[in-house]
Amino acid sequence: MERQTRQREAIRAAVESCDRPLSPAELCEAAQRHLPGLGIATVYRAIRDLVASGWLRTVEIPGAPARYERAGKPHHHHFLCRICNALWEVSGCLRGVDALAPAGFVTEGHEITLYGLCHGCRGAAPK
Amino acid sequence: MERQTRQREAIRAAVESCDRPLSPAELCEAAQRHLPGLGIATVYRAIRDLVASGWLRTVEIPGAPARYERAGKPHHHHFLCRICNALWEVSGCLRGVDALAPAGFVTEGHEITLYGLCHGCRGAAPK
DNA sequence: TTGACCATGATAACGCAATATCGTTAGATT
DNA sequence: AATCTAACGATATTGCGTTATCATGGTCAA
Repeated sequence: MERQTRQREAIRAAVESCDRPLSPAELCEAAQRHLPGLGIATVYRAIRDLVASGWLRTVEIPGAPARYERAGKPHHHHFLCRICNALWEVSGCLRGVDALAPAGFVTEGHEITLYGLCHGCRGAAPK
Repeated sequence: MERQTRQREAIRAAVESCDRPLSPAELCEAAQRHLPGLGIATVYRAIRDLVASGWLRTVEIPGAPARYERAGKPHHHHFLCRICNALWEVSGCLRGVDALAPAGFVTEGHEITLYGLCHGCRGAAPK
């Protein structure tokens, strides 16, 4: 049985008030703004339970730790900023993605990740 | 200066004779078929040097260690089999991928990864 | 209010990929 | 052939994300 605690409430609130997927460390930092002292282990435990209950969704990205976003959103993809490492939401998808698979393969899902500079880092970007 | 050794030759040959990107462990295993006793550290060293020289390319995938493929191939993507964990090459791409980014973002590249069952695992698949 | 017990925070431990160390082997150069 | 030294193999070490441990504190049902 899951108890209602200030910590878990702060973590859920942080997820809902943010429009992009957060890493465990980012989520901890965000929740700490409302609840200083919150430990990283508590964040990991909450993530585990919230994913198991279907409230949170894991977003895997190449070459970086997983991020987490509210489950139940419509199908979409993500944009990883190479400067600030924030993962942004990208609405929509493309037709025919799953059909790229070779003949005889069974496609069960796909992931599209864009790389580049987010709006905020666009100006102060090296190169 | 780089010396020509049987080890590096076996590693390069393993890359060229395989039509899909290999992880360091897979690459070690493949090269060991022609050169038993080859150590994993040697494989990592060769990968580092071959990537630095532009001969090899790193393929990052979500939730799995990086794979490596011959550099210089035309733009393409990959398919990860959830059973055997092999990463397969997928030829071609889709128009408009980079344009998915939100307004004000600068897209520098993208990665598309398909998930499912490869040809060999299609039959013996659970579920 | 009490008490059972789940959650917390600090930190140690883990798993795994990747790198560093070090004595030895073997290309390359003379 | 002698020499130099990059590369090798075995293995220890690192780095980092995540999980386990455990004493303490907070929650909630009775």
